[in-house]
Amino acid sequence: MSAGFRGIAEQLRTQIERGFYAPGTRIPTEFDLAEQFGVSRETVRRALALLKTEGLLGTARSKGTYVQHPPVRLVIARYGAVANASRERADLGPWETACAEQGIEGRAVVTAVERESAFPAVAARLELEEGTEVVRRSREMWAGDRIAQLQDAWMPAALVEGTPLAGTTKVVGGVYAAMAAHGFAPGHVSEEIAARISMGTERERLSLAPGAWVLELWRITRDQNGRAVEVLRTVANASMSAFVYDDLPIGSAGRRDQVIDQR
Amino acid sequence: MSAGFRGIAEQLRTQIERGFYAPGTRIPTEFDLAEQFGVSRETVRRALALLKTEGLLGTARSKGTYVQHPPVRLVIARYGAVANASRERADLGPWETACAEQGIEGRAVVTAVERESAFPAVAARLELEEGTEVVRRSREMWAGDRIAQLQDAWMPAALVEGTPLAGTTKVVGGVYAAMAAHGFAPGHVSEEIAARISMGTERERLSLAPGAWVLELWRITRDQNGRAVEVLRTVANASMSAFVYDDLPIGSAGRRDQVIDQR
DNA sequence: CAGTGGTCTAGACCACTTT
DNA sequence: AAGTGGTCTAGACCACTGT
Repeated sequence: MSAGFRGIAEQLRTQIERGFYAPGTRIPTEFDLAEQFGVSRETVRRALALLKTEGLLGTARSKGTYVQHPPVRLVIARYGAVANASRERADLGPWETACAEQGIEGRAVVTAVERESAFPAVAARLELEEGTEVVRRSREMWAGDRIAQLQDAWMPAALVEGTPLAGTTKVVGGVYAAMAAHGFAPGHVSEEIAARISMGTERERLSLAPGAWVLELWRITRDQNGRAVEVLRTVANASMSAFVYDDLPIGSAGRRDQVIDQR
Repeated sequence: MSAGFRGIAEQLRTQIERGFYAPGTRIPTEFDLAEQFGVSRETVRRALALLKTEGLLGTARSKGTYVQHPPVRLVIARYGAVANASRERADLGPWETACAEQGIEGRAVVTAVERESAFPAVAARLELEEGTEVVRRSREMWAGDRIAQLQDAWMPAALVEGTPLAGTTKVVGGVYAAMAAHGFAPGHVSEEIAARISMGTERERLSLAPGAWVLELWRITRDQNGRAVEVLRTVANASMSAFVYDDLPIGSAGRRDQVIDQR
C-alpha cells in the first residue's frame, strides 16, 4: 500500500487533496522529501513524475515544485438555449462575451487568413476534391493568460472570394451573419469530439506538459441546401474544457429515436 | 535533437510510425536498446516510459515491450441522422448495432441494478434533494475483448418502482420505450463532455495505463414537461472513443460557443 | 535456469535562479 | 556561492515467464 514510489505518490496526492499542501504553494525539495520518506532522490522523482502527469504538480526549474491550481473548466455550449443567451454588445465576439460573463478575460485573436489547398481531412469534410483551393482562418482563443483553444476554419475559396470572410480582419457581427449576408446561410451543423495526446507545436502554444491530452472537435456547417460551407477544427486544452449540448429534442416531430446512446 | 532520453524516444517514435517496428511486434529488450543507443538502461527506460504514456508501447512483464495497435476509434452517434441509421434487428441495442457497423463485436452487460441515495452530482442533475432514493443501472459496454465504456444511469426511485426499469434484466425494446410506456416519455436531453485522468477502479476495468485519460459524458433526460427523469454518466476510454452530433439545426438566432460556467 | 521488465540506490554533473 | 530541478550512470535485487 504505502511501499514504493507509487505509495509515496499516493501519500502526497492525499496530502494535496486534503489541503495540507495548498494550490500555489511550494512542496519540500526533492532532497527533503527523500529524507522525509527515507528513500533516494530518484525514487521521490518517480513519485513526483506521476503527480505531474496527473496535473497535480508543476515544476519551475531551479525554483521548486508547486501544487497546481485546479484547472478552470470552461464549459462551452455548443447547442441549445444557453448558447443563445444574452449578448448585449455586438462588437464583442461570442468567446469574449462568454468569458466576460464568467469574469475571465477572453480574447479571440486571428493569427492567419491564408489561401491553401485542402488537405484530405478538410477536403473530405467539405466534400471537395483533394487539393481544391480553400481559405483558412486560424484563431487563438485566450482565457486569461493562457490559450484555451486553437481554431482553424476552412471555407471553399470560391465561396468567400470578395467577401469579408476572405479578409484578415475580424468579421464584425460574426462569421455566421456574414455567411448569411452572402447567400449561404447556415442550416445545420455536425460535430465530432475526440481526445488525443497533444502534439508538437500545439503543445507549446497551449502550454501543455508532455503527455497532456487535447480535445479535438470538428464541426461541419451546411447551408439550407445541405452543402458543406465551412469546416472548423478546434483543438482545446482537455483539462480546461467541457462541451455542452443543451436541450437536444428527441422523440417527436416524426423522428424516432434520434438519440442513440449506448443501450 | 537526438540527445537525451527525449531524443531516444523521438527516434523510436519515428521508427514505429514508419513501420520499422510494426504494431504487435516486440521491440528489442531494454538492455539491447541501451547498448544500441550507447546509454544506460535507466535512460532507455525513461524514453520507453514516454512512449508508454503516449500509448505507442505496452509492456508485458517478463515478456517484453510491444508496439501497441493503433486504437480503434468507436464513433458513437449521440444525435442526428447517423443515430437513425439502419437498425434492422430490434433485439440488438444501439451499442451492439453501432459496433457491428464498424465491424466490431459489441456487447452491453448489466452489472448492477441497485437502489441507493443520490450523491450530490446526481441529485443536482436530477433536481432532487441530496440523499433522495434513486435506482442505479450500471453497465459495461464491450468492444471486442475490452470494455470501452462504463455507464451508470440513475432514475428517481419513485418513478421506476414497479416497472421493468427497476429490474435487473435487460430492458427489451430499449429504456426510452419503457419510459414512454410508463408515462414519462423523453422530451429532450442535455449532454456535457469533458476529459480527465482515469482513476482507481475505472482504470483497471477499462484496462488503461496509469496517466491515461477518459472522456466523461453526463446526459440529463427530461420528459415532455421538462422534468429530469434520468441522468446517465458515461466514462469512456478516451483513445477509443469519438462522439458525434449530427445535423444539429441552427435557428435564425444563431448558435455560438459560449462559456457558461467555471469551476 | 536465463531472460525480461519493475524498482531502487548513491553519486555525479548540468543549467538556472536566488541570495 | 548555495539551492533546485533535470539528466545520467553502474550496479543491484525482485517477480515473473519460458525453456
